Amino acid sequence: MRKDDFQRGRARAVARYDTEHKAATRQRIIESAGRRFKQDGIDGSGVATLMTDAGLTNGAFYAHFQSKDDLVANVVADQLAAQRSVFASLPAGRAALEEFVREYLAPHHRDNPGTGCPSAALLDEIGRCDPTIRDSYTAGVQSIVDVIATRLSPHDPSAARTTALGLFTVLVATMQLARAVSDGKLSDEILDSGIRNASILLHPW
Amino acid sequence: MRKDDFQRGRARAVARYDTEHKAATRQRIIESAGRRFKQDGIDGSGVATLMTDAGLTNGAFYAHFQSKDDLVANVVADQLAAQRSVFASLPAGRAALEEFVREYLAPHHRDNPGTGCPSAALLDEIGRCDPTIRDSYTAGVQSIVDVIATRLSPHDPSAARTTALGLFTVLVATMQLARAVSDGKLSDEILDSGIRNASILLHPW
DNA sequence: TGTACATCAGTGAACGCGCGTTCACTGATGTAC
DNA sequence: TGTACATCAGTGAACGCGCGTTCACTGATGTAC
Repeated sequence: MRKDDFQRGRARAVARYDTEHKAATRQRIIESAGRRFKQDGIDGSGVATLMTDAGLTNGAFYAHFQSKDDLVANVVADQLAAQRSVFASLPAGRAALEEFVREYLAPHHRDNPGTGCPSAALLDEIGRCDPTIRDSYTAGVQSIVDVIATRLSPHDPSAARTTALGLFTVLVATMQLARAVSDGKLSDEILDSGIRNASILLHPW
Repeated sequence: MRKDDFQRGRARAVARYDTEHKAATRQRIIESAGRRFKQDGIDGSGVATLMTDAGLTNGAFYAHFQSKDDLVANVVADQLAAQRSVFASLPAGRAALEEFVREYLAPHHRDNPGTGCPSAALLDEIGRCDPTIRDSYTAGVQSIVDVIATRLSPHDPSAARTTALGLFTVLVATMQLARAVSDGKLSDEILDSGIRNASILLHPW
């Protein structure tokens, strides 16, 4: 067989599996890893566990990601994009945000970090990650702050960025604190205080 | 006692077996581990590294602590007690707290987590720790919130707990966020926003 | 006074284990003929 | 049509390494005499 024929044969070769199959598996890994990271931490989640969560074995990991850090960067982007779309679907104005605050600072969210806010679960750990991961977080959080600011002040969102950041930080650290304390009564008090403080920041005038 | 005093005078030569020697070594491990944990995370700091930091070898660790978790609980208590004493030494009233806020939300603190606030560095990781560690954190943060509330409202501190918690959460998550983003300009904006939001919470009326 | 000795803080090698990563292999697939 | 085959997503064992922890040992010390 001549070299030309051989190469033409390879060039015409078509993917044997359904075109979307691999992309779907990759997305499944990203989503189950998101849950695991938020529950056990990034350092606390091994690649073998992440793959078992996705219904696969450890060896397949590197067919989808260059490294664990590559996965982490993708998970962070995916998690923040999902959170952004939650904010984006909220009606404009403070009332919808106040309702969001009550859902966010609820015991159900506190007790289920795996399905909850990525920043509440991982923010300080992200601060210690490699620049690529922090770039991914930076883009995601910028986008979320922009969306919140637009909900607050559709005609001058840049003026509302301080309030948006204030709301975001009160929510995140209140949830972290409510999870860190071992006293249930204190934890409930922290959640209630967070709701009141978020409300003050949303109605400063 | 007279002998101890004499020996402390030439500690390097003779210190090895004086009565306070082991307690001092233990305290040295707790303090250097505090710095290492805040810089690299709890999961990210191995026992061998912690002991090298303290000028010792790994084997000596278990003469001072039952386990790594035992050390972590002691570090958390030590870190929060130190932070409590900072708040306790502040003059009563909001002015001193506002000055504290400016120091806390400064680039120097952001860029030096090892010598900074334990909650900003470790809060979400503490939320995933064993109950003993979370008990230690709970006692420490209760104490700090009480002290802040007393600074805010010496005659009715319980009414000021919400404001104290609001201040604490804004500070902690603002610092975490400022450290997590990889864009220096955005990070500076986050710190400035935190100062304004803390100010709103301190002057709501 | 000098010396022998019990004490014990600290040493450093080793343990089993799980980590991130690599790689030779498997086996289900869609296409070619 | 049926079948041979190239493809490649996924398997599972193995790699070196660092983890938390254990333990036999060292050697400077204060005390006894």
